[in-house]
Amino acid sequence: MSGSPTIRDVAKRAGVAVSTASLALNGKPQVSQQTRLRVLQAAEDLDYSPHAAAKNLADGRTRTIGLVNPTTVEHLFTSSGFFMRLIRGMHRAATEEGYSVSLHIADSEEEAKAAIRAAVRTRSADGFVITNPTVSSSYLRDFKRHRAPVVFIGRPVEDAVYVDNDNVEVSRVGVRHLIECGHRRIAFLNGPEQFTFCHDRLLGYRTALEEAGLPYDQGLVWRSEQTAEAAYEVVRAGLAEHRFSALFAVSGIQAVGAVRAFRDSGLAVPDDVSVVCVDDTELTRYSIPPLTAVALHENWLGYWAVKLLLHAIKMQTATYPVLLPGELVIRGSTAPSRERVTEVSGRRG
Amino acid sequence: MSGSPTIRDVAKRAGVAVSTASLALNGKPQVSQQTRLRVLQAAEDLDYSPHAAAKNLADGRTRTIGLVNPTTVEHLFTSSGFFMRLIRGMHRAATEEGYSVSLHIADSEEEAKAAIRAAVRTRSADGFVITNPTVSSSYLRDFKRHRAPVVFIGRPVEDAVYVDNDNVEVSRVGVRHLIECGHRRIAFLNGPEQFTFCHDRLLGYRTALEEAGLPYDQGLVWRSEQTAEAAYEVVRAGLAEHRFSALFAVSGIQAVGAVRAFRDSGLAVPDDVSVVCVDDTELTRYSIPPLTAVALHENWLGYWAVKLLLHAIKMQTATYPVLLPGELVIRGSTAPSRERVTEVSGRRG
DNA sequence: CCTCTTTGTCGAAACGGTTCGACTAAGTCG
DNA sequence: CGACTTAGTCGAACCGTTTCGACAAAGAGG
Repeated sequence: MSGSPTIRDVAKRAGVAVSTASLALNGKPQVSQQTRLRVLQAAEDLDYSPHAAAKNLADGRTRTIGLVNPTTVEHLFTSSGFFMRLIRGMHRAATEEGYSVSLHIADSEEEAKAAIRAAVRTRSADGFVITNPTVSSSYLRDFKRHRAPVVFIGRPVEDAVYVDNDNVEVSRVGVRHLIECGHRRIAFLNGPEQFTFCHDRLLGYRTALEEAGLPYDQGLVWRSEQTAEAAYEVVRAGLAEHRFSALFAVSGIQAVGAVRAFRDSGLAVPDDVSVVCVDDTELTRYSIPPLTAVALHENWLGYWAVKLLLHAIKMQTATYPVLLPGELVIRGSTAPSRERVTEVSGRRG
Repeated sequence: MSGSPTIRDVAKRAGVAVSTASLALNGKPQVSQQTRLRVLQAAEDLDYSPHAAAKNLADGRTRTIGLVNPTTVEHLFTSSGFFMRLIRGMHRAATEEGYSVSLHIADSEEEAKAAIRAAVRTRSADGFVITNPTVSSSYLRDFKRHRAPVVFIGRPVEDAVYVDNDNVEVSRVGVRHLIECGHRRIAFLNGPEQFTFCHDRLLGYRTALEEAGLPYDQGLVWRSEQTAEAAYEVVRAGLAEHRFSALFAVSGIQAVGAVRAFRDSGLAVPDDVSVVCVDDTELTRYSIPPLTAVALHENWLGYWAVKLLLHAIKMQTATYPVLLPGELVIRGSTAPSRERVTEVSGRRG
């Protein structure tokens, strides 16, 4: 009488058994065209929609995926739009297949594990996407035990299905641009080593140098936390001890700090030193000068993570990692080297 | 045998009926201390946790709240950390009371309504938080029909429970700071009028002027989309026609455009013109000069939205709007007016 | 000592779906 | 025409919990 209509109401109105109504509503083949139509019409008339929890209970599928976000890279998630773009991509992939996304945010590793554990045990999601897999090992156990598929965003230290930017390529492309501008002594501003993306980007830097026949100088590889202030200090220190005409930074916020360090040292960007960084955000786009950057497509990261996850959920089988390319966006922080201008052939696309 | 333990397993192991086990596990008073302990111990032994969907089906509570985000203010949500901060606050409030958050993102008004409708009808959330209530009326109907409590983030055009920044106060505080710096002709760079926050901030601007006995000059109130480029154009145009020594912008990104316009017109910030904006983000903090801003606390917006929502869910009763104060953060874009320095008494907190 | 409450426990009936095995009425085949 | 498949439908069981009404035992009041 009062509440929403149930499948029983629909069945009654269509003059069929409940089971038949269920079959018809779910498009199962064994119902005759005629009954199917009657049932569908009845459902329409009653403005019926199935109760999510009841479905879940009956067939064991929650049609929900959990996004687990241990917020270890504070800056990345709270400041830039990274997270939002990720989420939008995830959400799109999920809705495409009738799934919804639920959140599990945690401020510490412990909290994240507790959240995951709870979610897995109450069977409130069919699978999980986990960002920031700095310490992935401990997670995996719980998932395996409960047969919950997992996809990581960002390459985890150990074997697991994941989606990530092709970080080697990302920095390779950026550094190559600098080389093509004629720079020969290129500093590399890295982030904390425990992140695989930092490791990979360093590799891309070395690769680019190697390909160009340039020497790899340990002294030009610096490391700082992912903040403008930390980057500033490191670059000031580097300036005092080394000569170079360009810098590649693994994050936009670090690049901002670097640019400030140059400015405070009386060096103009790009006239005296060129800068390329990863991530083309408002922060880098509207800094002065606008920074040439390798843009990442986080929405696609999220999208593919969910696609992979859903595949795993349905097929009960593991899948392969997916690597996404970055895209060089040439803005105002790079210029031909003044020291020695060689062929400059950067594709301005 | 195979699956996770159910409450039946727990009951059996504790030697009680299923119903008693349920009572004990949920801390209901009518179980004896002794049985309660036996049940709890059994649950512990079996590593039991209740099946979320089953609970939901039985008692009708999903213990989930839906976050609906019609992404109409593109910039706000995809670029700044706004959304992430909001989410973290929401998540915190939700987990505090054993709730989880599920996402419903939409790229258009229509899509958002469809998403909401589906969520409401499948009874997959106990209530909803809706951001960007530009066109709220159409939403409300669906919710009311299904008795789903809703809290808006941002003041909607029509009556409803909501949480918002105290936008009048936000700009009042910022403008007052400029006035205290001695500025008498202060331009106001507004956003699209259909947003209530723009309306309210303009009001705050007028209030501040009035309180200081300064005239309100229509010609100094400009309007642009929420992008740096749009702001740039509007400010260039304004510069050509009006004299002023300070500007208040309703968003950080617009302020960035304005600063650029000043620079390109040969005006130094803050020496020639002071700038204050709303929202103290990386973008404004690391621009040159760092912008004096009124910081908003989006995490608290999210937090209180959920608190209010949960209150409404539990008490079955409507609640009152909550307004959050902003906080003036003095950075490098404001300086005493050169024209006529009056008492400068800004609280540098 | 008998009745009336209180306390603790229990079985059974929801909640709203899906799925499985059984059944009937048509075809199909030889 | 009888035996065998097949298509379509149905009733019942099940998913894992909560909740309600019944009930026995114990304690209180007269």
